[in-house]
Amino acid sequence: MDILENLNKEQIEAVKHIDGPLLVLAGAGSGKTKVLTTRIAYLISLGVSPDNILAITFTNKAAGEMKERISKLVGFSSKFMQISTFHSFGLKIVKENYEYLGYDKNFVIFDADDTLTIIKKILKDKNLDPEKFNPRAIRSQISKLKNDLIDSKKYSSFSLTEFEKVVLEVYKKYESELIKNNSLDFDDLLILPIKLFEQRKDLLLMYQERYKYILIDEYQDTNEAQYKLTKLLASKYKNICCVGDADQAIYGFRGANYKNILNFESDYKNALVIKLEENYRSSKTILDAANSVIKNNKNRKSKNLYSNLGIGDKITYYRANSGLDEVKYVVNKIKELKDNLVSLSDIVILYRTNAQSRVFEDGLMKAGIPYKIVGGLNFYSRMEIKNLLAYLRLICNSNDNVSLERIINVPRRGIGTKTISNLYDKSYLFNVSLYDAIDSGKELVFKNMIEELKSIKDTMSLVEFIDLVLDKSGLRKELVDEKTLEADIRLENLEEFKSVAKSFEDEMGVVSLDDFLLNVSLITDNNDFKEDNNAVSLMTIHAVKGLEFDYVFVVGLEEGLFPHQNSMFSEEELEEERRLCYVAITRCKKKLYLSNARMRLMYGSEQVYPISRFINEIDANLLENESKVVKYDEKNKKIDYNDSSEKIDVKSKYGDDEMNYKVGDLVYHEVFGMGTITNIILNEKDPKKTLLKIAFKLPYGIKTLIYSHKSLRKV
DNA sequence: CCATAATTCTTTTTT
DNA sequence: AGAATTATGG
Repeated sequence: MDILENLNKEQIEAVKHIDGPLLVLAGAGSGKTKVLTTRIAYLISLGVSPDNILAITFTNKAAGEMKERISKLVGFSSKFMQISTFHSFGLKIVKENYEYLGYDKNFVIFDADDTLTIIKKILKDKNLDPEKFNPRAIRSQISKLKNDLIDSKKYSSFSLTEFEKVVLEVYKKYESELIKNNSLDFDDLLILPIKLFEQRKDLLLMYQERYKYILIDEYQDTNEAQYKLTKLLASKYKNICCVGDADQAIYGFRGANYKNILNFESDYKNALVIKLEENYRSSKTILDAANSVIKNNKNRKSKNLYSNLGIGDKITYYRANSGLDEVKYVVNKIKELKDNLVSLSDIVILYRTNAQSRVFEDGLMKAGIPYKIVGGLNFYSRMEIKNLLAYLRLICNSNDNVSLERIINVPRRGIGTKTISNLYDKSYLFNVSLYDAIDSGKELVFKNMIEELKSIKDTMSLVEFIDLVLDKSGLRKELVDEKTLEADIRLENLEEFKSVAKSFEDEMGVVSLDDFLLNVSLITDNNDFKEDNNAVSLMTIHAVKGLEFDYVFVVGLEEGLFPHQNSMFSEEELEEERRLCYVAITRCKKKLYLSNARMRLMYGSEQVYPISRFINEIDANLLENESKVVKYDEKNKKIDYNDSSEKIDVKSKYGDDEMNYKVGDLVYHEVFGMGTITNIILNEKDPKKTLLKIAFKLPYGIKTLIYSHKSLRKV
């Protein structure tokens, strides 16, 4: 059969094992997407109906790519197959059963911003100090609980600390607020289907019959809720194929449990396990580097990933003097590649945190090199887009208090805090939404405008309607009148949003506003709609998972940044950072560039970080060091960096016997506990007043302390 | 109520 | 450093 052409023995075995559970342990670059797509094509060639297939991927991008590849293989559109992320799939189930789940037809999805707004409001209502109880921390705790399938009722039976008691109190209110607003959060998209299936065996059976063949990608990154959902669906036919690699588990912070992959065989009796160990992506040098890093993880099953693609180029390493110097280096290298006719779309810059993208954007822009940022601060979180979306959501769902409060005075209509607080009082008194509480004043004018839009929304196309909303609301006029460059950009973004709506309409046929809104909430990346083929990609390492590039730059390899300082306290988290590094390296097909900076500007001040341990874990003979040897004078300061340890050693500089701290050292503080030194601020005049910046565990965070403080000691 | 000034975060990673 | 939130005075 020709769809099996170009597959190796193990891959073919994985494709052909149709009946019963199958676990594919697929090392990086071993062709797992190929296996998944071919497997689906194979199922169809055997006569399995496309709508009996459910394939779950990790990102929308991966889902799109898979659909495309399958269409090519089977020769017809893949739109009859359910290929999506867990969350999109969950949304589909919720949409089909909203009534039973207790929601109104026009429910909306609240994003992270919206949920944060709700949590802040709850804290305020309960007179809880947000300084003491960080709303973000509460949000992430609630999210974690939800993904562990612990609702507030269950949580109340736990023994709780003071903070957790507050979380519980907020959690209870949060649950009821979401329902009151006729809204779901992201986590509900996983939880509600589970709830549905547990309560309604008849419906579960129906879905089990519908999805007889289940494929799950990136199984190592499934959390408890996703695991449960999968298990419920697969429990009847057990035709489940999970693909994953424990070395690439990088979502532990979100509750993912890579042990799901280790437990597969005990979860599914008679499971077949197939290992894919030949890497078809990277040169031997790159693979050796990846292996030499990952082997430092103690909690790991060793495996034997190999490549037959030849030695390839050495890995280039550059230690810059500053963050800007690092940018300059990377930009110059990219220019060189471009001159050698390398397509920009084959180049990616990878970083640990989104905040790092900015300097690279700047540098590329100045150099006139086109680039695109994948993920990050996304399109939909821009103010003008959020405002427009809030209008659209309120039009669909008048219970949405969050959206109403956001836009009732945007543009300015002279409706202020007092009016809103009156509305809240009224809404509590009569137990109605803010919207329904409106009955007079300027706010009634607003309400009438929304009512008018409501009544005509179904008489025209999506794009026409959005245009109308922009006009009637005054959003467009406000920006046009502003006549600033910034306002022009915002207007452009609104146009861009319209074209997103247009392509959505074109792709899906006629769609309702409700449908559009639900789908928009799950799109995190505008690039899903726009392919830019001649641009360097910039993204976090988390975002690059599953992708590959010829030329890969991994930047910011410094202790404290990568591995991130928040991860340096626990062995577990540190190992996750190392897996992240493994993922970064294994994206590369041809040439890998690693870099860092001796010093960089962060939070508006200079930070000095030592070389990342991951660099030191790579076999030195795989690296080609392009760092400049630096010995220079600047403002009477002699800096000698040509030192292998490169740690600032205060003792050697000042001959102070008591002081012997280095960046990266672990210290113990009587109040804050264990911490890591992230920066040493030397006091030239009075060495006794040298300050240490130390990262302590939350809730303490980064503290600046005088080194000689009596409660501080080295460990 | 709103414009401006002052202050206080922000940075881990995401569907 | 820059954004975002809050305080102040008109």
